[in-house]
Amino acid sequence: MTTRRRDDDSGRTYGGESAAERLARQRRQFMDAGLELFGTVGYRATTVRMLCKQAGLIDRYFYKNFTDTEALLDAIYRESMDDIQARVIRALGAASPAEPGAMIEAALDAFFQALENSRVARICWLEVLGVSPRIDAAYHGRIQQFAGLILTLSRTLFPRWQVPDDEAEVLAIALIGAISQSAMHWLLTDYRTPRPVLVRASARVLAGVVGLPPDAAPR
Amino acid sequence: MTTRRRDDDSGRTYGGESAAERLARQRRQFMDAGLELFGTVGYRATTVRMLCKQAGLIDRYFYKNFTDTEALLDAIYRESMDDIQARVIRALGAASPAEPGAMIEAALDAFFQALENSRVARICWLEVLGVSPRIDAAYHGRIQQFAGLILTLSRTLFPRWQVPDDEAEVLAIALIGAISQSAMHWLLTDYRTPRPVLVRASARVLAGVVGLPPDAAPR
DNA sequence: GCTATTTGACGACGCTCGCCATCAGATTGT
DNA sequence: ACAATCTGATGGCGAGCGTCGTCAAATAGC
Repeated sequence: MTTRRRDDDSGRTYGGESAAERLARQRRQFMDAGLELFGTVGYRATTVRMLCKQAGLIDRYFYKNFTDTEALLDAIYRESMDDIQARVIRALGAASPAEPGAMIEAALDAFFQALENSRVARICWLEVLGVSPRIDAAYHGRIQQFAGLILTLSRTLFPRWQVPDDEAEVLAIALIGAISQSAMHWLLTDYRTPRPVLVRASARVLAGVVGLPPDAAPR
Repeated sequence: MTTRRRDDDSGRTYGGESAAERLARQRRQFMDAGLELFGTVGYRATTVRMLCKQAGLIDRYFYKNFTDTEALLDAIYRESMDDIQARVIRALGAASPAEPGAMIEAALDAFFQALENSRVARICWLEVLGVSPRIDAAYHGRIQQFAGLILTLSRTLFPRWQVPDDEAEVLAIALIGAISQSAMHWLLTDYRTPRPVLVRASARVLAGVVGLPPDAAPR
């Protein structure tokens, strides 16, 4: 009975921070370190020691927050994709539903703008691939989530668009792939192509698939 | 002057094989072993020891043929992609240029049929990504090569298709991405979707981008 | 038949990795 | 002031890696 209560919010304040605050701060430091290292030297070339040096912490606090580097990658991937997705949805909400072309353009522009952070782009489009079954599942799930978003959006924006369900599902995946590959190519060629060109080309693919006349596409 | 001539085709015959034949056979054995292991357990989980056991050879002959596992992956990737590309081109040549829709369908069917080899598909679409700058460059170069093929094909098959060059380049990349992502999704969902559905959806994307009326698309 | 080469089996090296233990100094609650 | 806790630094442990060397058995040229 000498232990007061240690299990729930165990730990005292230190350096003006509660135990939970310290944990959260350490977690953020490792997230930032992972974003930097995974996004530059790459995931497989990054070690726990490097992450600790980058974060300015020691490995004990790494293992307090993550089981291994894979868990850190997973967390960074989810956070980054959540952020990108939020930006796209925000852009969608700000556009007028009366003009589908403008809506698509706004969403695509927000998307490619988010990708101009090369670390995020590299992690979410290159580094996560082929790491492990767990990460693959996270990636695959995210693709399908995005595809579902595109699918319902297309069905509501273009009710006259009629294709069988199984084919529509593949089409949504294909659209994701088209935009993804453009983004990847953009990243691998050091953002040489101006962003509006990317947006216009992606909009054309989208319009072509949903059967919109080319004139309805922006520009 | 005691050495006869040893540098060019040095080595004698052994087991009924010349030195060059042995080297080629060993190389093939390692290529097959790599195809099997990279395509099942994955590239990063594969070690030189595993490759040797799978090939039924010892490491000395591995290093005679490849500098490291990365070089083996590179060779396998190039060979596999060459094979896929050859199948697609063969299908294109066998189809009638008078019916662009049928040509596209034949090419896509050959492509997805080749991808039914899951080891090849996994290596070329998952394992090669994010390995190293060298492999990334090989991947990127192959994508651009394929995009160039699509671009010239589109320009010749549909001369009335008019888009600016910079946008057309992105569109070709996007088309590759659309098909790639469909293929990847197919692989990751254990080939659940029937192949014709994949072909039809991909054809629709292609037709949509080059401005073909939906009726001209197959089916 | 004798010598040189090739082959497979096996072990050892140097290195780096993830992970864990220790220990002195800093900070906190009483 | 003092005991308890937290922190950073350091080093070690076992495992896995690529790579190299050794050695007996198999094969080929003379």
